[in-house]
Amino acid sequence: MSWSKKGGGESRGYHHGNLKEALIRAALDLIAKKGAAGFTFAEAARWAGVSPAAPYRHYRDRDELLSDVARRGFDLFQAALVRAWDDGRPDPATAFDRMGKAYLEFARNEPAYYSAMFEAGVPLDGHPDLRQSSDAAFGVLRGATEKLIATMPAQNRPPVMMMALHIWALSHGIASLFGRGDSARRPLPMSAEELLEAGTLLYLRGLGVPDSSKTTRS
Amino acid sequence: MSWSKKGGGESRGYHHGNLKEALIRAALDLIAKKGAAGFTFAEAARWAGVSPAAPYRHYRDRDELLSDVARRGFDLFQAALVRAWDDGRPDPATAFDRMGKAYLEFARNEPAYYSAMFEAGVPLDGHPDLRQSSDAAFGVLRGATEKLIATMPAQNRPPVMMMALHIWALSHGIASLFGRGDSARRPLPMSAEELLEAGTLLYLRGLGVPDSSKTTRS
DNA sequence: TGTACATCAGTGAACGCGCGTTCACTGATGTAC
DNA sequence: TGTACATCAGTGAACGCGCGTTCACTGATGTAC
Repeated sequence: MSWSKKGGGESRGYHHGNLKEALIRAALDLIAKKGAAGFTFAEAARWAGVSPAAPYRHYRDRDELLSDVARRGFDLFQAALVRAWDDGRPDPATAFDRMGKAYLEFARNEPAYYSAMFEAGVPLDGHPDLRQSSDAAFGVLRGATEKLIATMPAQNRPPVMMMALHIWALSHGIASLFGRGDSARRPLPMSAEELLEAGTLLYLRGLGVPDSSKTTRS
Repeated sequence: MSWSKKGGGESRGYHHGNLKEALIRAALDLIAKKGAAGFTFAEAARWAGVSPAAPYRHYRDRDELLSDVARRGFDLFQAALVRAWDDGRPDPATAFDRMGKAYLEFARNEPAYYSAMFEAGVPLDGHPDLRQSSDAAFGVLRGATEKLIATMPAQNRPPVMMMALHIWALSHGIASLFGRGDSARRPLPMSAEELLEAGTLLYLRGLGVPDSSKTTRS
């Protein structure tokens, strides 16, 4: 019966003990259920089992909570991309492809985070740490692009930034339009993953990259 | 002093005369100002200079109004794409490029419509006319893609649908991430238009299309 | 080890507000004859 | 052309509701000595 104060998650005292995390989770659940629009400070408090005044101890207002959700989302997103990229192993082309799949996987498995990050209209200005997390996530994509470009023949290498933005836009476009369980989803002749893979492959071929995936993978 | 009943827009009688259009405009203004989330039925009524009960004569609820905005957006969008495509004149490659610019132009000039169409979470299911308008707009892109593919060498022509989806996703991705006046906009090394044009060009080159734009245009 | 005290993180009651929605109503418009 | 009547498209008052926010408060925790 020794309840550790912050351990089990079943602490039932006067103090919640982990309210900040609970509010984040509540926000995610509510966003997933009703969209980023239909999520209120009061309901998050209720969902966390706490009085409506309690959240004010941790966040100034609803927007600050939402922005914190977005920031954490970018951090998780970055971690997922880093993990998928895996420092370009076994080769940049394979790793790049894997990173693209991780992008879509994140959007699909974490629609609430994705929504807070890209669709909730949280302004990057005025939230320096949010911008930093966002930039860091994009930085992973940019770094990977740089490594991939380095494997290309030295003549006609494209600008890193341009290529990274192209890949990002294509991934985001596919994720937004087709990649989620929304009712807005449209029927597709192929999966979002296949669509992104084929698109990237064609784009790379346009850059003069020989099709390497056929030789390095079965 | 002959006020035509529906003409001037200054009809001040008991009947508004054009409330439906006024509500649409109000919704667009409010969406532009505060995002699709922060737009209420009551405020639209107030903005249109009418009692809060009046909108119920035209729309069942807020969602139906929003969905109508989205539908009209898709219709305008379709018209803009048709106009830009111009039946593939003077040649499909040039017209295709022009259509891409029209895509971004629409997203930039009509952010409220674009938001209602793609970000407000209006479900396509249960709104058959909305879906129809949406499909019609995509149909323009699909048709143009088909014509463009027809100019390619008969061997290794890509599937029309796949290519149309790639172009759509790239356009939408660029428009969402960089193409608008939002505060969420990020600094870019090139304009959204240039980014889309370059991306499309590289993609087409990957498909084996020779660079035609250099020869047909200055 | 115990006690006093400061601080932290919650309570719960209260408030004003705007929204969504309903209701009986009424002024304006259209139409039959 | 005028009159009676049906219908349309609005009014405005009212309601219940949930949200955001404040306030004095209080139980729990941490710390100085």
